[in-house]
Amino acid sequence: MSTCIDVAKRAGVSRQTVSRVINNSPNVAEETRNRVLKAIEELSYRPNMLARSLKSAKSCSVGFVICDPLNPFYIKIANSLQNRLNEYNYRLVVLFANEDVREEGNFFNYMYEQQVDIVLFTPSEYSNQIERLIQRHQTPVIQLFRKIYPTINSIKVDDTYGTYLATKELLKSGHKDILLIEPALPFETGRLEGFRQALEEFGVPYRPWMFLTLPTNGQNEATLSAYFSEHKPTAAIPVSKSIEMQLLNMLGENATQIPNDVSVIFYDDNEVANLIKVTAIDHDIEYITALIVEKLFSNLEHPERSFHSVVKPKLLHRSSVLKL
Amino acid sequence: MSTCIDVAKRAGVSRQTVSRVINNSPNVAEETRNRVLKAIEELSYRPNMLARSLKSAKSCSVGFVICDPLNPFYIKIANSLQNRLNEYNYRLVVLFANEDVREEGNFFNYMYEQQVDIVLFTPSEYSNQIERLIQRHQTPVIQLFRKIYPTINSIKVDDTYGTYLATKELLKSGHKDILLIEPALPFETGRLEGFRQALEEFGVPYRPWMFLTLPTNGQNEATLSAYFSEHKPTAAIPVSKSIEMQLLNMLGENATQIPNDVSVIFYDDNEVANLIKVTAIDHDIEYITALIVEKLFSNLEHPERSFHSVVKPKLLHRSSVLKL
DNA sequence: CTGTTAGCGCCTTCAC
DNA sequence: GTGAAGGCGCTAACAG
Repeated sequence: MSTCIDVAKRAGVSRQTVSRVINNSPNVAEETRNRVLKAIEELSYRPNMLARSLKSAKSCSVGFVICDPLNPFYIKIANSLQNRLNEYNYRLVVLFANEDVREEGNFFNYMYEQQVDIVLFTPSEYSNQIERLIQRHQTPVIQLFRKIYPTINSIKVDDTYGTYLATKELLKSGHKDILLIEPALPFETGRLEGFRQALEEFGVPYRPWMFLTLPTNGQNEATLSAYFSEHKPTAAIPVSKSIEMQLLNMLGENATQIPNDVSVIFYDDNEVANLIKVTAIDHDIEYITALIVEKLFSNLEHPERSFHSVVKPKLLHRSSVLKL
Repeated sequence: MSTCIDVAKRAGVSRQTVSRVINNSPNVAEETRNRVLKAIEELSYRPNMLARSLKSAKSCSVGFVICDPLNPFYIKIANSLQNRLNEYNYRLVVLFANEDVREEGNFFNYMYEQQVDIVLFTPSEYSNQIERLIQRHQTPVIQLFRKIYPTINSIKVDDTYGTYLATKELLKSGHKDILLIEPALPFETGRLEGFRQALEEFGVPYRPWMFLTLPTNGQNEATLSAYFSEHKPTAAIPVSKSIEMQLLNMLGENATQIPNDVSVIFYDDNEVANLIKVTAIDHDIEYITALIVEKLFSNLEHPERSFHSVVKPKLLHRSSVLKL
């Protein structure tokens, strides 16, 4: 790997001049600049970012810890975020935590070592170890989609409103026995709140069985099947890709038709929702990532200004039914 | 951010001793080591990896350029790879190229700047720009799942064999009019070869319409619908998540049942295949990533040894049919 | 406009 | 066992 000294020698200038050229400093004679550029080209020189970051104490990179890589929503966010950040010459470093706090902690340490300028993360659960870690370092941190740490800046989707929308849609169709199914995550999502709001608005009483939480890992088809037999809901709102798939599997095995027998609204639109034509709560990925980027840079400039942004989801209506 | 000097001062030693402690050098008195560890703890000191990598000229990081982030196969690979590499104290830097060669080139430059020790990538198409880029740098590169550059080390799945397996399965059920549908990518996958091999073995003549390629971006439901009307295949092997979904959408709109009207085998098992209970070609993620990690480290040690590994896929049999 | 000096945080080498 | 010197590749600050 050639260095700026190699380039300097070849172009017959000092390395400072090389530095000026690669940083587009205006104070370089056109002729000198061309000589340097030629040398750079010939040696296929690339500046060593480690050295540059070491010197400047900023790495122009953003860390992003994703709780669940198999949920395409987060991947779409990461992808769009990366595209946007690249335009600013910033890089996104993506890490998969798989809902494991210990892994999350390791990643934080890793990012501090790598001197990322700012950390985005979807916390998996509250951990005062991680909270202390964040407090002790002055690297800014933004929690995304889950507001678990009260003192840490956050950007999230209004899940209370999302569930409210979905529930209202089902109530409007005359359903009264609706089941909300969430993964059992160790924090409040606010979805139950929106669910109950909608019920109340329609004068439908809330009964405890209407809210079911399922273990995040493992197959819950049997549980679901028993639950449906017992409580006979006419509609369901499964939350998270994994639960959606398990619910469909179970309904399929029981030869139940959607929405003929059980109406379903997905919380998170995806290709399966599109395939079987079910209505879903939809998130505007591009709008969300634009907001994240905006907040991210303003946070770098003004670390003292705290924020807790909330984005409203939409209902994506689908009517027809697919029968396979 | 505290540095090794801060720790040294606090522990009353030289920074060299601090360095020895964080690198587990045996030549440190137990008492000194404890004093240093205490200072590290108190300052929540983390070594600056930029400085360390700059000095040692290795970053202990592996770059991974993913062609298609929305294909869960690649995400599963990335996730498993990251877990394995972390055990060796290596990091995986994931980049999403979205089948864009220009993006790919940018990422290569980025990785050279970041001094990653080795690059894994799923090339999107042949580009002599990228080939030259790779040749001019001495960072090892491994192409994954697509062997596009003949001279570059590769690890891939035997797609010829995979299609052979899938086709044979359909032929065994008596199908003679089988359609293989691939995304139109600018390189040979070898799938057609396996398809024809199987046909030949069963004495079924190959007809050109049996191989269809579709544009990678955009909806092809109309094309597919017209194609099915014209050629009336009784079975299909869609390749890639996107084509699978489009095919199902089309079949659903035409109220076709699988496998009653059209038998389908997915190339790549995923949750949708599981949901609608179709047979699929399955890849052993853990086996593949173990192989990648093994080859990766042996490549770092012996850059001169070239290799082209091939992993055999399996057929995952599913029998029942889901009717939604 | 260009070159020199000094230092970012760490580690290798060689003294003591 | 421990410390001092020097340098990895780059750039800010100051000379000229």
